[in-house]
Amino acid sequence: MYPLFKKLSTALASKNIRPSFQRIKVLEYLIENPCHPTVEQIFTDLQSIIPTLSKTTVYNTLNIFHKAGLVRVLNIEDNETRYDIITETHGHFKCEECGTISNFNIDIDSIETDGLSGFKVNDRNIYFKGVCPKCLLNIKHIDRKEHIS
Amino acid sequence: MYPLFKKLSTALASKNIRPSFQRIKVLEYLIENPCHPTVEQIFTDLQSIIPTLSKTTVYNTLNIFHKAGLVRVLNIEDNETRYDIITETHGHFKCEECGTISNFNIDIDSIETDGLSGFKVNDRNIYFKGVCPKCLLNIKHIDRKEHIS
DNA sequence: GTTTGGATTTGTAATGATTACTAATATTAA
DNA sequence: TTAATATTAGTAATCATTACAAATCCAAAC
Repeated sequence: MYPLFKKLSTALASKNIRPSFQRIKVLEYLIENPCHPTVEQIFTDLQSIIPTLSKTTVYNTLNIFHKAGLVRVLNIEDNETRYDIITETHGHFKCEECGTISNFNIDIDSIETDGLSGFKVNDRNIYFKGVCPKCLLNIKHIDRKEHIS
Repeated sequence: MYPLFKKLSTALASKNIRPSFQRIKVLEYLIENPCHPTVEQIFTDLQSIIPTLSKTTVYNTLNIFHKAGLVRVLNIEDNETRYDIITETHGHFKCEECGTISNFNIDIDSIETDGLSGFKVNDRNIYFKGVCPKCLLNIKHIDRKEHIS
């Protein structure tokens, strides 16, 4: 039994989630791939390890993890829900050109808000959209070429 | 011709959107209903004014408005995209009990971020989740009742 | 070790939001 | 008025997600 496996198993148990093989593998995947994967990505990649895996199981597992506060659900864009292991609070940036989602640091708790007195806040999400440096470079190149021709 | 109609018409024209009757009515609806409606709500309510209205038209119109920067798309929860007329930047709070989405003031531009140098930011979104004061009251009542019984 | 009951997983069918597509309609310019 | 173009309507298709039921697994009791 690998030490990581054991560690993840107890982590799940401490949240009252029975540590089945599938659940541990999904958790492991999320930790090793903090790139905000979709259900499709998780399912496809884990199929090589668990050939009998069902997509329903991935959905079920992620919903359980979400309820237990283990993962954050990202709904930046429609029709692609993404999942993120909850570590420290950070913001998400989605590049509108290449679609990549990257993290940035932000002290969410320090944000001053007006109009939330009496509200119980459980979850704070921040996401920005725009163009990442890589794509900005490409766009500039294209612009220059178009200018020359 | 009502003055508002004329005003909305020129507003659309200034964004290079041809001011059809349907588009003006959708815009008018969004302005009069800043309650983050879903496509379903917009469609149902406008049907009484435009009986021949198609849901596809509502989708098309909202997508056009979005591209023109007239509306903000809210994807707080999966499977319910909501639309919000863009006025000033504000945060959104979704009550996990009753589902209501309310606004709160926030100076998004003043937020300090680390890790976004070189990024071109076009859109900033903040949403919190939790329980609104109304539902907090109800939950407390239920708790008390359960405690007594 | 076997049995039993409950939890988990699987796979298929259903749901529901969104998009694709095409014919009909409306609008603009000539 | 006519022709060209944009918009709308309506249906069919797509795709992510959920519902459901049967199969499987697992842990505790015997």
